[in-house]
Amino acid sequence: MERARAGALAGSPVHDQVVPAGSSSSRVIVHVDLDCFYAQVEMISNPELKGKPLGVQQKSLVVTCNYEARELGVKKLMSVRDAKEKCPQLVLVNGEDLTRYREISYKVTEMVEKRLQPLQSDELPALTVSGHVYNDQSINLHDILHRRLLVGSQMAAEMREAMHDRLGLTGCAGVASNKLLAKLVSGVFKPNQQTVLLPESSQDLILSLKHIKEMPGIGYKTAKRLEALGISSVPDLQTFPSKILEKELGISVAQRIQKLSFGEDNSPVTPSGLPQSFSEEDSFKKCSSEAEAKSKIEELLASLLNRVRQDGRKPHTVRLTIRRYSSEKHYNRESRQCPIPPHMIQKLGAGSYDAMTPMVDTIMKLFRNMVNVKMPFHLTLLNVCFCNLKAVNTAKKGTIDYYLTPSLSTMSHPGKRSFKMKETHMED
DNA sequence: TGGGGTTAT
DNA sequence: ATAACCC
Repeated sequence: MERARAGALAGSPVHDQVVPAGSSSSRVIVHVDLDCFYAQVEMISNPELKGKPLGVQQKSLVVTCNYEARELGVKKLMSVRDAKEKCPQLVLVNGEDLTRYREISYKVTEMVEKRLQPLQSDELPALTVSGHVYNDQSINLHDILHRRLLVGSQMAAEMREAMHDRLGLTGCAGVASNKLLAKLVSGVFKPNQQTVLLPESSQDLILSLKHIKEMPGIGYKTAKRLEALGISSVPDLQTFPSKILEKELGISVAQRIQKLSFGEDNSPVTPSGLPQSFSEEDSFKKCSSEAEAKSKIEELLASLLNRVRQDGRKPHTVRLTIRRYSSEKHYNRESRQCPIPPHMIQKLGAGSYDAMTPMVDTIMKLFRNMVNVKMPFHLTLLNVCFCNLKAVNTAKKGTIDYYLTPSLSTMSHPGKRSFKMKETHMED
């Protein structure tokens, strides 16, 4: 049996994929979702907050809240005003600085990685289920698929227990035969519980969705386009003529989401490893002068330089993103990017401020490329992003070492990263 | 409506 | 560079 996982950054799920050695026909996927992660981190930082209704605030929004607050009617992404109205006792903490969330998030990722050690044969779990079974379906121990899913439920329990013991974090888990179903079933019993889906109940699970927007992979835009076609429920999507759907959405999206509507999803668990980009952003009511923009960019850049220095890799591209004020447009962001000049890349690691001034200058060029500063403008967001991260070039190009260093010889294919999988054999 | 992040085109 | 998705 072979296991791989996808890493967790703030708010992201942890996946653990269990596949039979040398086969890909049947998988067991464990999806772990932390409960209101930011609120949990805040309660760890300040234990006095435990037991009280707590909301995490960014600007005028309560982005998430603990379960005490939810019981009193507070919802994720509710405005501070509505939340206070619903729940006057609500305690709010500011969550705009993500540093502590990132720190704990990295610990989770590290932990999951360490837990990928092969299971020893003397610690094989007993063949019983851990947690809930979706629909209370009865287990058939003669069914090989059932047996393998039970092993998955044991692994999920073990991961959740380790996360609680070592980091004090609680979360839900779902165990199923693919990522879609594992994610959907993880939310059936909340908070801090886990559920396994046996294959016979797959249809019940997806038919329990009241609207296609609840299907992971169908977002705001796609849902709107589907609604225009008269598709709003899962059965609507299942029975809609494939050819017409393909013409409307393109063959790729059409085929993928129609398979999703049947609970089918063959997408692999992709190990995410280290982040591929770092960005810092701030939103505000109004920014309408170049000087104002420059000072905001300097702030964002200072934090970014620290993060990049800690990471150790060097970014080779900078991107500036803005949002212009507009009353209607839901999605409205523009960006400009450019390569970072090699002499600036070198200065990035030193911890000096040498990198600051020239970098601000190149970002301000991007700014003026997007915004005509001679005309009035009104911005509501600035984001600076470092991407195209490459490992530090320790070996000199053109030397034997360069070609003998694996991380360098593959550097020209940044999209491709390979991972060693740990392997261990288990009997069913 | 926030402060991130990824992938596909 | 944009658009869509995720939390």
